[in-house]
Amino acid sequence: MRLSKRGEYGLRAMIALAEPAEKGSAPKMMQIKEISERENISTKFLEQILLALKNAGLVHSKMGVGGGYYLARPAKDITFGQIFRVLDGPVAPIKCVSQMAYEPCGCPDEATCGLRLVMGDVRNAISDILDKTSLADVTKRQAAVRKKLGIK
Amino acid sequence: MRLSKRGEYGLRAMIALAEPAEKGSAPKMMQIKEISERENISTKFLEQILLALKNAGLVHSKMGVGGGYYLARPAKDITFGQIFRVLDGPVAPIKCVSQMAYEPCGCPDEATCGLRLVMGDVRNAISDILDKTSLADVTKRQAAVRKKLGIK
DNA sequence: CAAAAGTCTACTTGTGTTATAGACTTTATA
DNA sequence: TATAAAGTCTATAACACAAGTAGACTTTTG
Repeated sequence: MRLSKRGEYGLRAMIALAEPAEKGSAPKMMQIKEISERENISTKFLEQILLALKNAGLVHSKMGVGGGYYLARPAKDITFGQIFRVLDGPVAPIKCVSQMAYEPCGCPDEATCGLRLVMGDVRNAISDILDKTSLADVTKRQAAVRKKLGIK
Repeated sequence: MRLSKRGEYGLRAMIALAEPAEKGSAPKMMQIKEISERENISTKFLEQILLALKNAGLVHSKMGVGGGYYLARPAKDITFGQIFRVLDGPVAPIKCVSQMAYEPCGCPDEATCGLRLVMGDVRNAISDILDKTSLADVTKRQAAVRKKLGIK
């Protein structure tokens, strides 16, 4: 049940873009290099990932001197599920329980397939979290943890 | 978040072994071929999978004429989590939230890492299901569904 | 026009998944 | 006790995919 590096880096980048955006409400712009250095990600690889997120409409960008990336919408309106699906595809562990990319899995009878029953539960549990957690939710949680640990 | 074919086939096979075992309490023995034909799995591939499950102590086998595989314990004492981990490894989407195979993931501060917070929730949600669902639970659910659909 | 930034496509490289092959061991039973 | 039916074990092939690298191109600012 692994998250790919692509997905990991993309989520980290989006969190980075969301983090300081909560203070001022102006969307914060960051450059690829800035993110890649901070998160220790190959610049070239991150480039592709950000491009995919851009083409999916989750971030916008500005070209040229002083350019960079910024969230396309307020952090509270972007969920982990949206980001994940762009970078790693469907959430479901097996195609026959996927909402976004259903395909029959070849069992004799789907309705009574034991594996399908359980994997359906798993899919729902995962998407329950991913689709209900926004970038804003996470920056809030981060702030709460920091406070609890004594500001920092 | 994909379940591998290896994991899929292994889980299907275990469910097959558990299914009729509920009637009589004698553990049902099935041959590789029997399972592979019923579930449409390459016999040779399934062989390896069953062997792994055997070495992990989840099934026992009998060699020679009239041999086959059977569950090592009652179906209620074998969980999806146990089977999954043998065949597909840790449940956690990212190493730094794994209970069974922890490794640092390289973020500057684990305690306040936003990705880790969310993926920790995901891990818990998955293992909550997988570790609390036994093979017996599933055969029961299957029976309930069948009844609801008009016996069959 | 030069430099700084993002865009786009292709390629490489390594690793893992999904098998397939074949020789070997154990057991029942004719 | 030979034979056939079963599981055991290890190697390797074929392929796909992930992860990363490269480089040429476009846009924007000063």
